[in-house]
Amino acid sequence: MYLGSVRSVASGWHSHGEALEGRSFKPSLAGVIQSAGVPVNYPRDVEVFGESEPSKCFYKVISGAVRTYRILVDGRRQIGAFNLPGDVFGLEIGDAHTFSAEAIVDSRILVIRRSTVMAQAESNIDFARQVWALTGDELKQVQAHVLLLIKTAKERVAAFLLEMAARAPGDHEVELPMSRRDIADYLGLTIETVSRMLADLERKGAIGLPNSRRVILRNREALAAQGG
Amino acid sequence: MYLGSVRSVASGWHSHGEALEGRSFKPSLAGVIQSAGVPVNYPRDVEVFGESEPSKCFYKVISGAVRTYRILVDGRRQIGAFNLPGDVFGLEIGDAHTFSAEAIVDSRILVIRRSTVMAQAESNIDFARQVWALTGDELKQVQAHVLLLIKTAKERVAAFLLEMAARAPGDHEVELPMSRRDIADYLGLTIETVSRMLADLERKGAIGLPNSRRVILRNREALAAQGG
DNA sequence: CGTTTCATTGAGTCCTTTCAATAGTTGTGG
DNA sequence: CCACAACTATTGAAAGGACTCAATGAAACG
Repeated sequence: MYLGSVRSVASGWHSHGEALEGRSFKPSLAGVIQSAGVPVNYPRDVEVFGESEPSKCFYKVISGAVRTYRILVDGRRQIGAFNLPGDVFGLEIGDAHTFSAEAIVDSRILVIRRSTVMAQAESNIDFARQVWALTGDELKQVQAHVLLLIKTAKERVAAFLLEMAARAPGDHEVELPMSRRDIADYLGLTIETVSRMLADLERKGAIGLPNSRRVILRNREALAAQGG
Repeated sequence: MYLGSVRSVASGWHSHGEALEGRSFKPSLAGVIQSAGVPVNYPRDVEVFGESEPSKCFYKVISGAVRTYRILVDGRRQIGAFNLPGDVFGLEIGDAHTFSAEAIVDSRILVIRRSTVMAQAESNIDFARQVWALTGDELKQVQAHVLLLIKTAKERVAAFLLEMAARAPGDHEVELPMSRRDIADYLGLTIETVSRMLADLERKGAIGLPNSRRVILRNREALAAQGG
């Protein structure tokens, strides 16, 4: 496993966490992640962890983007999630990862030792509850993914854009970090279909496509109304 | 909410649980569910709880089968899971249910007060861990569902049958408690397509269909090889 | 035993994929 | 800085798959 340029000194992060805000004996999960996490740079397309590897760490995206995925027996790739800044990923209940994870673009990721958090959860029930809530968030996200996959191609692409827009900083414009192949493997479509649906949505005035990675949301209602 | 014929006396269940097996001060989750749960009968098609209702209880199937589902804005119904004997469902992290639940056939369901379990989890970290693991099991199940939905119609039906067979008592024969509509809404297909794929699989000798609810698995390999 | 619901089957349509070609982008080395 | 190579995205045409509409058959219910 290539770790990119590891920086074991959590430089510049102490001041951001909640750990130093008077909660030293009952630290919040977010505080521990910030203070006990080590920021690591992962270049584009570099693996963060592999499926069925022992789950020694979990991760929080500082900047960039990460895809979690599985390769199926027939060679297809299923992307389970796109992780954007602020997202936690790789938190397993069992001892092994159930997905692989790769940086989509050059990314900075906080790496947290699982044992550090689990030890804290042993003695602090509120802390344990927050860890449980993280799993719950992931569950909701996967359930939303299921909802995507029962829709038509146009609906999937439209819903995908709305999902990305909701998570992106800007409100009516999105910079997609991932390729058409990534989007296709997330939506269970081919890249050609994704491309065509985007072109259709642009033709209908629902979106603008200044370039292939940038999307301007011109008409959210049209998108929400399943791209029709 | 119709509760079926409520039996507030947990008749006959005390002897089955782990609660009386010498763990009274560190009870297991399974033990508490058995001893603190109240068995309730839910007739066919009766609602167990509704989406966005306050989540006061969760449930464990004793006998029968339960579907959890959502109705989408366009009227479509998405079935999130089929819960069979032994399955726990309705356990939420937040205060409201995110799905509705209905008995598929006359069912007997153990109803457990959420507060009972949460109180126990407050003081017993191992217990809390078991509750977390339940959410983790559900997460894995939904991720498996995502994998189903990116496949072709024949693959979905074949994988569905294998999933049901793996959870059913008998090894090469399954009694499906749910209708074709339920299966279709679970797989994101139409009932006609489900029916056709089943007929195809029977024609190819992968399965037998003595009647519409009973499936004999004749060739698991053919099913695993995406029904083809 | 009739009525109602559920499941199957058929024919045609529409949608998505596949295969193929073109266009655009990025990055590299001359 | 340009030219070329490699990759990524778009577009077109044809084939295949799933859906819709419609009719028939089977099972469950009163």
